Amino acid sequence: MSTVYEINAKIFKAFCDENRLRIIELLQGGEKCACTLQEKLPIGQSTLSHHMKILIESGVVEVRKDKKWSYYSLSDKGSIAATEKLSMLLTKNYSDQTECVCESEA
Amino acid sequence: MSTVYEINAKIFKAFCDENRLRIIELLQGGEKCACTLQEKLPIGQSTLSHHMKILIESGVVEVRKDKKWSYYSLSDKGSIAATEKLSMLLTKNYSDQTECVCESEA
DNA sequence: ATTACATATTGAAAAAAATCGATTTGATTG
DNA sequence: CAATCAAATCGATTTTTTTCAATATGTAAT
Repeated sequence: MSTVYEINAKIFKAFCDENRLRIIELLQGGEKCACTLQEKLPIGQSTLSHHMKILIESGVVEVRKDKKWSYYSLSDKGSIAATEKLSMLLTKNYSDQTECVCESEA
Repeated sequence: MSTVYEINAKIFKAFCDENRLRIIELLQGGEKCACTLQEKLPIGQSTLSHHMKILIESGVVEVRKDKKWSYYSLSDKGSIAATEKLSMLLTKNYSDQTECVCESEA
């Protein structure tokens, strides 16, 4: 079983590794194959593959396979979803106006 | 020395832990003191303190100290900054239209 | 079918992060 | 100024994540 917190934390994990941020930045310029990403990053092949998996599972990156190669690109849908999710998370809603218990002890 | 990738990864790390997401959600309803957060979370005092430090350093949470207590709240400025940063990161800009090298080998 | 190459998976090691209990700091009260 | 209480820091442990080398898988070319 997964809580909504676990699910969302997993999505945001896409953005909390230095190398994944580099990858995303490279994808801003359009679709890139693994070998192009590889040569611009200071990591091994299996590590890149691991990061791509995390990015794809978070929904912000899509993969297209053609012949021997994998082409990665930013997903509009996933990108919007992640941004909206963060925006919602950080939006105040005042549904819970609970006062601090410690106030009364002051 | 810190790269922009390290700096941004640190900011987004605020959102990739389950308990920090819970804390942020609690703060949506307005300012909360540490003791209120404490009683709603399945973590110890020192762990909460650790998470609050990370949230504050990422800029999305502010702290106000009064008497013995610390009151935490979402920072409008920091929230907007983080959301904008993510939005920018996921926006295509096509400044780099590099073709894949492997294309030519096909 | 064998070879070659791109990517994924596996298993292990290293690094980073989360957690806790104990202690310290800092402010408040008696 | 001693006692109290909230929050921060410290030190150690556990858990998670990152990384790599080796191997497996899947596709294409000979």
